[in-house]
Amino acid sequence: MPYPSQISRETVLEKALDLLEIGGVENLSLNKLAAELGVKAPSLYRYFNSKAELLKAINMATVESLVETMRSAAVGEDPVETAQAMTRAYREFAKKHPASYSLAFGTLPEEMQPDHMYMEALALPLQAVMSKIVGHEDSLPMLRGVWALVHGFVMLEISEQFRRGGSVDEAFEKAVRSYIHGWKQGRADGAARPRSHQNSASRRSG
Amino acid sequence: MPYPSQISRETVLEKALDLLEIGGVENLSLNKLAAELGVKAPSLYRYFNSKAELLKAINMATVESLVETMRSAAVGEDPVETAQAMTRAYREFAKKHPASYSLAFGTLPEEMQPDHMYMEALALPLQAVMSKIVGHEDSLPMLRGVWALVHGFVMLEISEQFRRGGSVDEAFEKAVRSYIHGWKQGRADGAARPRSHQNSASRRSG
DNA sequence: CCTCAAAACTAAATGCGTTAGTCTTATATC
DNA sequence: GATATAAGACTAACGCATTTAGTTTTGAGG
Repeated sequence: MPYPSQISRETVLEKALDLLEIGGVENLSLNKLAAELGVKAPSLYRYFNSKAELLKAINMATVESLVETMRSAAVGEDPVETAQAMTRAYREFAKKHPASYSLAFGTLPEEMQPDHMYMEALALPLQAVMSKIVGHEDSLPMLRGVWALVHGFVMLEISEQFRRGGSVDEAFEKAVRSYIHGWKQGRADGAARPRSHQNSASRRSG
Repeated sequence: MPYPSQISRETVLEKALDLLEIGGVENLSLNKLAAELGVKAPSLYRYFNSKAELLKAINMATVESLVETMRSAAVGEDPVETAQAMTRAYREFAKKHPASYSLAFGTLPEEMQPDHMYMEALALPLQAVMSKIVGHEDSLPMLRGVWALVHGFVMLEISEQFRRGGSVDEAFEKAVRSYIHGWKQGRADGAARPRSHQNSASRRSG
């Protein structure tokens, strides 16, 4: 090997994650990142073809970490308890790594999104637990709801939208519990509700 | 008035909203925006002190529109039906204006966030309905959960995370219904669950 | 010793937001 | 009608961003 390598794909990724969590995504520039690594910005292109590719790699690492976190939280006997433990672990992860979580799961251009497999790896363990609660048939829609609930909750928390006092922890616990119990009980209902189709006002705030 | 005014605060805002919905936030540059208005970029600074201020104005307009949309959807007698109608309207709005919704409610620097009043104006009508369902006492935590559920759902939809088939519309309807019913029923429980505190693994994916 | 190629570098293009200063012109006043 | 005022546009330029192209440094192998 010629020229003693100062950086590698891994060291770049690690330092990028550090900078990301410190200053948010808008403070993660290739200049700063390179400077932190004792190198100039163009050198990073030996390891990543673009900044987008770097961010995608970061996001995949984030999803992997989150999957691992949830996996290790899925230990209980009672599936309802297990589901709560997993969602709790999910929330703790997101609050511990707010910048990288927001980056990975926020709205971002297709090219920076983790591959589908990574997202499925995230979804499947939780869906398995849903399956135990409401059966295989309903497990997908139930998964979507619980994921939405947890994701929405932590996103609102991260952007500090819960400013009106009261225990946010308890609100989270109760929300998840209510959702699960509501679904279990609701399987008896069955009757489809009417869906409104046309909404008036062609332009906003008519 | 001297020099025939080519643009105004309002025309800038309207065109910015157009560009935002067409190309997403990363395609909304002051250069392009000015060019669309037949003007050069620095001229925009007569009407907004910074791009951040422009984006904040956009976001406040978005929240206002959403508030109005939900208000006009809150018409029913049964509070549960009303809550579903409001969340349905919320979701329809977000899907109709995905870029501006994501911008306003995604993770963004404090300075671009709508003022607190706007967010409260959004929350209060929905909380009033929650209040009718579970009482004033529980209305805040219940509101937080339903907002999280709806927000998370539409954010995941916008970033196309529901790719595995099945009716997403029905999943949404059922999720909201389950959450509300679960909360109503759950008010009898009362017993607090144990909360885990220490989670192992100091660094990610240990 | 000389060649090769990996891994860094410099230089520069393009585009971004932003600031400072300048020109243009509609209106109000004499 | 001439003139002063000031609003509303303009050009020029700075600093930083990502990215490309071409060059230099440096260790290892023949």
